[in-house]
Amino acid sequence: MLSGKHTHDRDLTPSQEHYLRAIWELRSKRGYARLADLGRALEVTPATLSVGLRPLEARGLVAHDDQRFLLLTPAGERLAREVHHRYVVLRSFLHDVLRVPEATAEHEACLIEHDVSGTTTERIVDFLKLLEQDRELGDLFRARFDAFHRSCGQTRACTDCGLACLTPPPR
Amino acid sequence: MLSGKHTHDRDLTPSQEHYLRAIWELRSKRGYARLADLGRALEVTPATLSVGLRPLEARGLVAHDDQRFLLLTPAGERLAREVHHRYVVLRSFLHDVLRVPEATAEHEACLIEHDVSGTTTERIVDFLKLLEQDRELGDLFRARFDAFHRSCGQTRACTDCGLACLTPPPR
DNA sequence: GATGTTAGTTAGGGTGCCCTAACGTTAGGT
DNA sequence: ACCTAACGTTAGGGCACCCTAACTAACATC
Repeated sequence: MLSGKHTHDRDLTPSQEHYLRAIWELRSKRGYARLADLGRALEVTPATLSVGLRPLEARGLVAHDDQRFLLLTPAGERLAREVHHRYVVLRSFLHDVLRVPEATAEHEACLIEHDVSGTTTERIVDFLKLLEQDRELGDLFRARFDAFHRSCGQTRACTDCGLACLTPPPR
Repeated sequence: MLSGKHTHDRDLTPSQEHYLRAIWELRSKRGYARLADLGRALEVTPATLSVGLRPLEARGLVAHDDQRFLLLTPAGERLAREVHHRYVVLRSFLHDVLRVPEATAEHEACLIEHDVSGTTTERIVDFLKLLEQDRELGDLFRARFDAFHRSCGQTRACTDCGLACLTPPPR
């Protein structure tokens, strides 16, 4: 039924995935990434990263320069790009489709990126591509969703719109 | 940029939310919930729950019978229903719209339910309601999404469909 | 060459969340 | 009355993740 334990069934922990993505994004943007840069980007102390990157180095995903600039091995880069891909897809869906405010979308995408499977990610990609490629459907959807949101969603007042299970709990 | 730390900005931890939801669901389904029942449902040992429920009791969200049957206070039930609502909405979206297999949808909804904001949840509710109430849009969407999925999504082969940022990373 | 900044490390501490092992209490089955 | 099973608790341990404090190493600047 619930089958909990909050286990992510990837072989990297959420933080490790986050570290990989941040290294990749920093290197893409500035060309380099040192431990301190990473710390500033992730709002985490260098001490945390110094220890936290160790398993990634041990597994041959992250390495460093003679000057201690961080490097991604091919395997590390592949994983980093996967995480980044999940992040971008989620952020785009939340912001561009659901119209969640940008800051919220980015924040939640950061959290959710570690939980969604490849399958789910690809379904969302399909969804985004469909809306983009099929102008008729895309325009119709955006117009109707917009109108619907204005008439119903904003106030959360429609407690009995018809969908019993989806009715928000009473305040 | 990233602003990480994986902090959920609710005042309950993910596990605590999970416990509340499970109590509520067990009580809805069987009329009662003991600690051991909860443990079986959540796949967690009684020892974990015995300690883990303490903060919820201290905060007046969970209580127990003279027979040690677990009870939700009004405040606890309100929170439990909120978590359940997020869960149901996510599961429905993943399964009914994105067509993610049911087991996957349930598993991921369990994880994501602790990360999505109320705003995002309500946007998804709007989305689901819109598809249900607007037959024209709903039917069109389902037909096109289905066709699109068959032609493009299944193999993940469409690496250069046009959406640069959404292209899955190379294998 | 002393000074101060920046980078990275180690040591020690704390929280969340889970486990096993050992123990008491309560309720049936015979 | 006795044994067993099921329930719940405590004690002790472990992992993931973060912190502060106290170093060392490299560096520019005066």
